[in-house]
Amino acid sequence: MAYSKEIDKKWQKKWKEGNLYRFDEKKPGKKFYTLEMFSYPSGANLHLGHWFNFAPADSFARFKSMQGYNVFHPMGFDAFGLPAENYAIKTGIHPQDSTIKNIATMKKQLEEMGATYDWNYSVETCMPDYYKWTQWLFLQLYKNGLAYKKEAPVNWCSSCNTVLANEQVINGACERCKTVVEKKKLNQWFFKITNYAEELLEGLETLDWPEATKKIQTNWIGKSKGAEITFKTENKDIDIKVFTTRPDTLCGVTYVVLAPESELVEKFTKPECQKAVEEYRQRTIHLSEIERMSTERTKTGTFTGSYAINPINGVKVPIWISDYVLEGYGTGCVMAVPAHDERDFEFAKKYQLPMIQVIDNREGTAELPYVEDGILINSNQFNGLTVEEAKKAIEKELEKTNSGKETISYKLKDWLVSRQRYWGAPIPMINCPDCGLVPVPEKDLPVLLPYDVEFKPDGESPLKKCKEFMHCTCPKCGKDALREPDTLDTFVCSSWYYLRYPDAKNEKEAFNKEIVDKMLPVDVYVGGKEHAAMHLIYARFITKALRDMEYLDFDEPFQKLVHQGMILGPDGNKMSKSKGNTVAPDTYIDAYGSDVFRLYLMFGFSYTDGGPWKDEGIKAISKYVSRVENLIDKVLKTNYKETEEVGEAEKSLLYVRSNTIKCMEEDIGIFQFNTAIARSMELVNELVKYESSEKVNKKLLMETIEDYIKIMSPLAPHFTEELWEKIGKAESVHKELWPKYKEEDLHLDTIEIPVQVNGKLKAVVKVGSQTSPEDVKEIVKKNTTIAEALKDKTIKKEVYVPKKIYSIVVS
RNA sequence: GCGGAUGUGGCGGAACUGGCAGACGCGCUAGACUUAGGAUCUAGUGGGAGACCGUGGGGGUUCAAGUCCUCUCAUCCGCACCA
Repeated sequence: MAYSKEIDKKWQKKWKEGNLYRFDEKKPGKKFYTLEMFSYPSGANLHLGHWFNFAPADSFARFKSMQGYNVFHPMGFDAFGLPAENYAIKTGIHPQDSTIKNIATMKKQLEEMGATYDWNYSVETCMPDYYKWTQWLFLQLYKNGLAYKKEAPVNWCSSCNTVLANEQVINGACERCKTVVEKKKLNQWFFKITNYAEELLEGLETLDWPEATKKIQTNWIGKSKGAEITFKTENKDIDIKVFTTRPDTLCGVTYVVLAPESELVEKFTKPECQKAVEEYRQRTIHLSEIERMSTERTKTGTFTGSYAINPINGVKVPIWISDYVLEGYGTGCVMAVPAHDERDFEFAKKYQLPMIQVIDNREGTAELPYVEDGILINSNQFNGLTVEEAKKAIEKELEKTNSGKETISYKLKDWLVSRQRYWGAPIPMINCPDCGLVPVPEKDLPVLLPYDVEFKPDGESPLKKCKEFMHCTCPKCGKDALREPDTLDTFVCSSWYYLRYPDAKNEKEAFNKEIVDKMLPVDVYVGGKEHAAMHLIYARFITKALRDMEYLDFDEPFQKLVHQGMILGPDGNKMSKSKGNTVAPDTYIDAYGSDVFRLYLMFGFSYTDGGPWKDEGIKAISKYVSRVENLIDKVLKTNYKETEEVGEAEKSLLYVRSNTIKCMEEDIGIFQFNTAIARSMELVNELVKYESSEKVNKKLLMETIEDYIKIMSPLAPHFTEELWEKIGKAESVHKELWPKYKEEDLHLDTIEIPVQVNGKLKAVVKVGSQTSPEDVKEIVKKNTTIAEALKDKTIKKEVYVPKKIYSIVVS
């Protein structure tokens, strides 16, 4: 029977019956935890992106098994989140119902892929047996001072009366009703990830992650060294603290700027400036942070009417507000040095604020704004110092008067985890009128998410309108109290799921310490690079926090990280329903079978780059698969003129066989599936050639075919299983180990050395692989083309890189 | 704006640490087989008649550059409430 979907089904059934992929921690072999980022069950079907992430990663897991590891390869569902809720608002179908249905479909499809997941180790984050422990995690963070409440702005649509996610804000307006979005402050929960800023940064060095991803995290953490400087003001009680990376320019400060939303603004605004300040603050409400950070936008701002005093020279400078200062970074106030900062320069020019140059280049010809290194001028006792010297000297001087110190600032902000949404894990906290904030006792977990809730947007957290949910008794004093109505960001659910998998059924704890210490860290984590900053940094933070609470004993959750690329639509754009350029895997699976589809995904694209979908390529793989089938059928029924000799033809076959095993081993190990499959094609080409030889060494031929089936088995699990059976094997090919190649088969008697004259390839000479450099030289010189090229020339230089190249320079 | 990438034949993509650019495949061309061919098999295939020229473009380092340095152009992705 030719390979088809039917063969997939036949083997999927047998594997399931035989429990082929059941994980058993007692199995021999070193543990190997390989993990793909779990999927979000937003639509009913697995899309191409899922396939491209999961199918090759599954092949990798299978490969690791063949190498003798005891592979742990779980899969689950990140099931809470906004899309299910929005879908419910649109269709009236409850998020729980649609999510459970989607999960069932996706699970079935994952099985059709032929993946090795053991569903006994799985999580669904929206189920109480999981989110009970998400809530437990929240409580541990709270107990350890890592969860706290503070006011923070949200995107607010006054027409829909609801909080909007950033993705629901299009060009500053609500995606539904186009109302201009404003910022509204709400009291919300935060996780103190900033406590771990330094460790999250340092830990990157120990990880086998793509360099680009490490850079993204480094920039996200955004460490910068500088100084915090205190400016006294006319208002004796209130100081302004600024953070600057350039304390050396302190004498060049001509004004200070506060973020418009800063609480200090009210304290400094003089009555005559009140109106302008209020208007300006109103305008800022509508801007996104990205807009505010843009240096292209014209700077705007307004004067508060008050003045601050420069601590280094006592100069009085005006206090302004401007949206280019962000409340969330540094102290939310900056000292402006227009002569040496481009943004300040522009701002000062626009509002005709003075500029004082305090740094000059060595020639004394610097043009403003001058942001390079240089020598201090106009800075009293600091004149003549270099920038580096001045930084230290000025910090030291400020320390004397207690008005400044060296400090480190991070861009990393605490993690806002409150969501005014329904479809999420309820935050396990209670507000008691007498006792204040009281955590739900662990024995009362989970705080169940009620099913019957009005979650259509009307200005309040949906749970707030559910009386049965909200009303409870205070665990401390027993009086009536109200629950926290917000739910947790789904990133909280996904920040610890990899810890739950190995002990997924534990009813007493989130996970058993011994088990996670044994199974973790994840050896290889595969997922999209869009998670480079958020999910991956949150998960690292949670791991470190749990380590400090002694729930586990390792520092990093994911030792190696691989990002798969993205498959684009045939038009080269990101696939989207609205563009109508989506490609549905199912039609291809039906037509060609899962393995052809898997092989095409692996062969047609670089795994880390992805690229636009092309229909033609899949036919080529289908052809390849039948070519192999035809070959094996033919070999099985042909009566060959047999030989037992190992001659030239056999040596060539042995070489290709060993080379293929070696290269595929290397390539699959580093997720280079396209080149691995290319090598497998070379072996098939060689087999076809050999099989048509006059005399055939049948034993060698069959052994090579067996090796071929084995090394293809991680990549095409159903197809190879069928072939394995065809050649008469009773057991599953997936119980086989990866074959060993023979070093001596790879040894060639003669090698080819390219010869360059003046950098240009002139000839290729054949030499014995053991030929000495002196003899190679002689052979090169005897070559007629080379001799011709060297005629009447003087040799100026000769370079021989053994076994690689021979290079001659003449004049 | 900030941050991160990418750019190689007609196409998808190879090229380890600087060492014969274009592996493998698609497509194309020719031939074989066939009642037929959008099936299969065999051979060829970067460009150019050629010396030579070729990895987005310009400069550089080197015996040798897709790979290193420098400038530049184009495209894609992320930016903290999508997951």
